[in-house]
Amino acid sequence: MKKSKKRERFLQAVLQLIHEKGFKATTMRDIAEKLNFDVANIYNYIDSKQSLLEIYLFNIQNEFHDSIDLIVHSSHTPQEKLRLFICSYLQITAKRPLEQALIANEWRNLKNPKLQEFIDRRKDYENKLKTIIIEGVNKGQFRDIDVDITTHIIMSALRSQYIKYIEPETSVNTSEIEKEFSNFILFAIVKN
Amino acid sequence: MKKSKKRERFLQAVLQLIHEKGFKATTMRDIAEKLNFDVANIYNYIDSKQSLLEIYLFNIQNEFHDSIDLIVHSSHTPQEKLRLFICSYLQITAKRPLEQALIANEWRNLKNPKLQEFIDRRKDYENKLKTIIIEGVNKGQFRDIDVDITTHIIMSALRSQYIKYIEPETSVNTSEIEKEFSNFILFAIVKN
DNA sequence: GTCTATAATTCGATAGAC
DNA sequence: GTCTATCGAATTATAGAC
Repeated sequence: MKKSKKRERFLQAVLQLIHEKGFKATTMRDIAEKLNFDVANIYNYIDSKQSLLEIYLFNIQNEFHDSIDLIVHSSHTPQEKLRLFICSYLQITAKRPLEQALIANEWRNLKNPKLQEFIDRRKDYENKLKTIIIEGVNKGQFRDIDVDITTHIIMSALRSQYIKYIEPETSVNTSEIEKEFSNFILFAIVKN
Repeated sequence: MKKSKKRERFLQAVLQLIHEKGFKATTMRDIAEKLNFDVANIYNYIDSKQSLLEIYLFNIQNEFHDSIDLIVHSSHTPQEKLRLFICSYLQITAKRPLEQALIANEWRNLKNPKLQEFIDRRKDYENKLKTIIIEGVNKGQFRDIDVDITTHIIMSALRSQYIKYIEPETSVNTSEIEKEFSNFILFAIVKN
């Protein structure tokens, strides 16, 4: 499947549609109508409806992995790593809020083996965050928190932030969200 | 639609199925197969597939509202209210994790006007939490935090906790989660 | 309450002409 | 790449006998 400007425009238009209607509720006919051509033409760009979801989800999942890998392997302190992690996560979200919405809402519509692959990769990702938190606890810089519960709280909150960038009711300030969010988490975790 | 033990068993079995497969992916045939009778019999218990989702979602949404109303109108301090709010939310989640999963994942499948009704009620609910936080900030007991962002973080994290009660990998301790979660939030928000 | 049968629609996907 | 035409399957829901 070749990469072209036209295909990129196709994918962006469909992404918007899937976000609005939901993946299962979005029909090939909906897609064709939005792009002003016939259903049969869709298959010039993609192999199947399922492949659409896979393209979006694995692309952004890879971007998140690349980002956290850099931070985990850096030489910052645990609390610096944690702040960097939060800010970079929110920056990716700000850049691609619709893909992040799919990460939050539509991944369940993947089918095996892609579904399992996605879940495994996500588990990997959470484990990377856990290593940061464990390091902070072991070095005595973080409170004696439950690592699993803490990781889950942080990831749950992060994954839902996309809505702030899609529906900017109050002309959202990106760096303001980063500051508020990371302060919230660091106050919750870091000693004193 | 009469209430009966049999109907309750029906609704519980279907709830489990919807959680596993997703609402849109769960067909009337799936439901009939699970309950060992024919598709036509389903309509002895419910009016339509849509009405199923409405039953689950509005029932548990009402339960959450009743719970927070008691707390908001109590005479506790803001931080006591916040801790009570978190614990009572998690207790309802522990009691009905599958319904809470629908609140988190399937509400988008409602259709208007029920969809709008659900969204409005949820907005109401978040505003009730906001009043608690605003009270704490105004009384100088909470840090000078952004109320919108803080509310969103807390609600996002709470809504995802159901998974801890559905997949109890590590023989989950309910009160342990309540303690860890509320400590996390209070450390993040309360001064000193 | 349970069944058989089926209506009425919608779905993803393809064949083949241009 | 775009179109017309359509296939085959799956969907929710109902009618009516037992």
